[in-house]
Amino acid sequence: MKAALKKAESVPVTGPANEKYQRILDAAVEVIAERGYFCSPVSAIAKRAGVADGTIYLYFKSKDDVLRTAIDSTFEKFYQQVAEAFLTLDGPREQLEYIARVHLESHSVNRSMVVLMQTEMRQSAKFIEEFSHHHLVKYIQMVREVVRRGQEQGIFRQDVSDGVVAHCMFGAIDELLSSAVFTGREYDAKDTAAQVMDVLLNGITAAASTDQA
Amino acid sequence: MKAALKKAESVPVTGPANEKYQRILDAAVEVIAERGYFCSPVSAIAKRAGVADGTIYLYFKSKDDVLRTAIDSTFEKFYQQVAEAFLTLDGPREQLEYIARVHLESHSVNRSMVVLMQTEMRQSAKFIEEFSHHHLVKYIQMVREVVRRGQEQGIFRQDVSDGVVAHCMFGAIDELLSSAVFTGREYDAKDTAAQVMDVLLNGITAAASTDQA
DNA sequence: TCGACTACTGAATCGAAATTCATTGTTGGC
DNA sequence: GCCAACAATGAATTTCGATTCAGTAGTCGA
Repeated sequence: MKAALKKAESVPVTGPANEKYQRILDAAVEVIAERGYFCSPVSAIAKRAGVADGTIYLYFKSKDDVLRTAIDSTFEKFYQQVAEAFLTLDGPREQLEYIARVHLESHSVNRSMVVLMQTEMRQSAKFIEEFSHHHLVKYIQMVREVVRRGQEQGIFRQDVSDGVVAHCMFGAIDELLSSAVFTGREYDAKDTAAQVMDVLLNGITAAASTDQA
Repeated sequence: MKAALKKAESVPVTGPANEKYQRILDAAVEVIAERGYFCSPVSAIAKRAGVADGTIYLYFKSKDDVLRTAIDSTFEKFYQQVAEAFLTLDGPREQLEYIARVHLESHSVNRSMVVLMQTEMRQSAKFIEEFSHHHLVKYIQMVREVVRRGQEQGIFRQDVSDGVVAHCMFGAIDELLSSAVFTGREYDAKDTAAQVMDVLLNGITAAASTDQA
């Protein structure tokens, strides 16, 4: 009875609320970003987090569970941020520009996480493949819908596929991010986003605007 | 003396000319594309190539030497093809379109190799990082120079950086390729390349053309 | 047919690392 | 101070896989 009272069933001690849980996640992201998933022994992650090897298994099922969790939660935050911003941004151009900026700014928010996304998410290890693919599809869908809306409103050209445009936008931004991260080059996210979107939006703007001028 | 005569110094038996050398390379590309570098035991590559595990070490220094060699030779072929084509293509627009088409067509030339490029080349394992980065830089340089020439000739806008344009183009194409490969979707390389380059070239075309119309 | 010679083989070696679990240390109630 | 209860530890276990190397088999010249 006493034991039952003590244990608050709803908040597991080794859950996300525990500070160590976060420490482990952060350490894993750092170490894996530096050395790659397969070259990062659990012992190295444990050391960085300041816990014993075995402790990691109190908080996570396995090594890949740690990676999965880290990636999932990052995407969740991204989608929430975008969804929230869309409440007050309703032009397709503005929405695309917003996504581009947030994507490019991730660099300064958490560089290690960006490295990890650029490298590990593409790996063909089965456990990564499935769920990371799912996240990318969701991102592309989001962009695609905005593009389609722009086309319906006559703001964007209708003779290029929304899917092609969405992939182009994602690919272009991701490559810029990637190259910046790997060369260690600093850049102004706002300015770079502006240039990319200038080219892209200029490329997909409906011809009508030319006539109107 | 006899021995010296027999051994033709210039053509090592276990060199690239040997048929087994190619078989091993091809098998490695296939297996690694399917399972990822770190989940591909040498024994699996050997089996696919129809040789014993140890034989691989007669032809290559190590497991990563096999991967490195495969990637290097693919890039070499690509650069040669482009260099050759540039001899007869001199407009910046046409040159960019050509690069885009070859890049997107690689899908049908050797699907496994494309998968491998998309996954393994991004890995942060040190031995891959260095040399794959070098290849990407070379690709970007090539595009960049074409863009700069276009800008000098007044064909392209000068208010966006050639670097940004080059990365956008590479990223956009690579992402389209990547998504096609991973979803298993078939597509018409020529048509897709045309759409991408239509958007991009339209986006970077010097404003002058609008006035002229 | 015999004897080098050498490509080839694949079982044995060796190290690395994921996961487990017996043990230790800490905490909160009495 | 004493005693659960339980988080945390890290050495031991166990599996896997890169690389090696002692032995096999085929070839060629005599």
